[in-house]
Amino acid sequence: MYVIDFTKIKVSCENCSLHELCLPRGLEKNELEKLDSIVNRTQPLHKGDVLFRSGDTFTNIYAVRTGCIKLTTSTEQGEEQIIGFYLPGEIIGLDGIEKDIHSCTAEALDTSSLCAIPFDNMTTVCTQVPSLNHEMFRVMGREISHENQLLLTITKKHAEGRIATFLLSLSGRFKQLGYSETEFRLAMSRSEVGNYLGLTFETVSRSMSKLQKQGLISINQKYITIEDMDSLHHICNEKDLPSKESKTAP
Amino acid sequence: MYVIDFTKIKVSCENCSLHELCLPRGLEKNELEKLDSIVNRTQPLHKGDVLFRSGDTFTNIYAVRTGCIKLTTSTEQGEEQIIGFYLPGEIIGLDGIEKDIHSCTAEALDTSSLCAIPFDNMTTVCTQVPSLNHEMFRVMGREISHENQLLLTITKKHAEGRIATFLLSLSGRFKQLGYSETEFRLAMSRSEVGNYLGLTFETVSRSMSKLQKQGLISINQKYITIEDMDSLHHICNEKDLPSKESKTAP
DNA sequence: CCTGGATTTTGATCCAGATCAATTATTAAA
DNA sequence: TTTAATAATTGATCTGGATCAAAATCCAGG
Repeated sequence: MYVIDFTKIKVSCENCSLHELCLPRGLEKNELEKLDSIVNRTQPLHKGDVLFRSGDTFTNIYAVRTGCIKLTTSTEQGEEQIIGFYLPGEIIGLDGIEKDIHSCTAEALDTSSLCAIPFDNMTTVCTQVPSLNHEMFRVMGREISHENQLLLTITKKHAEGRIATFLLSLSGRFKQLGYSETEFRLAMSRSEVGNYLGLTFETVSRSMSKLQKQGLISINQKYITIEDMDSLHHICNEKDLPSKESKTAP
Repeated sequence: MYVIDFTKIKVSCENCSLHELCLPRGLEKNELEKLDSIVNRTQPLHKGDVLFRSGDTFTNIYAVRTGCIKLTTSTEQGEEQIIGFYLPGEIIGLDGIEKDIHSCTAEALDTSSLCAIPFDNMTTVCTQVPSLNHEMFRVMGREISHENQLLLTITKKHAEGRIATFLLSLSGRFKQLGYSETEFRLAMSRSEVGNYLGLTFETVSRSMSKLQKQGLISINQKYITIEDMDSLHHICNEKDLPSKESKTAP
């Protein structure tokens, strides 16, 4: 366990270890500098702090630098639905682009630092730097794919499969960040996992216990160890829900 | 019932009745002309025709001009999940932007005509026409919002609420298109509605019958008449699923 | 007009996960 | 350290919608 003091790190897009996650296809040095010039590094948020709320005027998109942010929408009755958990290198705030008003609320699950990028400035830079513009399209495309994936998970998988899929998604993202892909801490509560996956927290707890009994994971409070990655993958893909569409001709 | 012969209509973005749906904030005349210059009007698709398949190389995005297109993703086992039904004025193909490969399959549910817009050319024009670029961001933002909405519907509403929400969504979009908001034809089967909403076709059929018995809608095969818009709205919003998060302090 | 397959409706059961409930950790405040 | 509030686990029921089944309706092709 070592701790990084982020306040001491010289931050700029160019030397940011995350820029290949923020901007998967990369940019030239001078392009990065242009982007860098409009980025604001904000004060860190603490657990529970809200970055923006549904209904707020949209001005910035944000890149998560450290920590974990949850995004939620809600029904007219105020029922919350978690849309995603965002880790370093991931971008939030795109929900405000359509109507210049945020439709989601962003809340820190851990102490988190972010880069704020004023969207208007960003689009201006985009017109000068076509590759950045294309990157922005890709970032938005990624968001769409993520939601497609979530939809698929929720409608087609049983509780255990949803949990397994969720854990593997986190695992893969931690790996990308250079952390362990087999041991990590869940920044979110069981109840938040449940909300995200369309389950109750009891079902989340039970499913996780079951995975542990099967020897696929170990649970120590918020800490998860993946003991059998292959079997976990197997559970994700087996055990589908409904289907019906037996279109396969005779 | 009157029929429009679309082959006789002079088509261009400028005089297209849909351009304020395609491009909600509008563009100047000369900007529209630039866009128009790269748009290809394709041969109409017939029911069952596939426009692109998951895995295909991404080259175009498409604006639906007439008809109805369904977009699907699938699990590794080939289980289909319908992501959306797209009506005139709506844009499909954005799923290919992230990886230059389509992650969805697009299939016509009716005879449908489309405008194909080569994405590379589009982005080039975008760098010259910032307002078009912004429009593109908005279009992608709209897609993200649509999926958020769907997620909310599926995780928070019971069968009847999902159906009611679905019917009202169609109703609203038909209205926007200048058609009746109370009488319309479902281009999709019960089974497709079910797939989209995370229900079986039996449950779709039963829920629709129930709404009919309550006098909220009338069903005549594929044709739906909304008899009581208010009550239908009410059903959408009442009757939420789980929740738990009783965060409301005492 | 008839015929066979597909779609839809409706009924009867079943079950995964919700709901209700009680117990144990864990964390925060006093 | 005690006390209270919150989160997590586990057990016991209940239920909405899935599954199984059968009949009715629709429709394309011959």
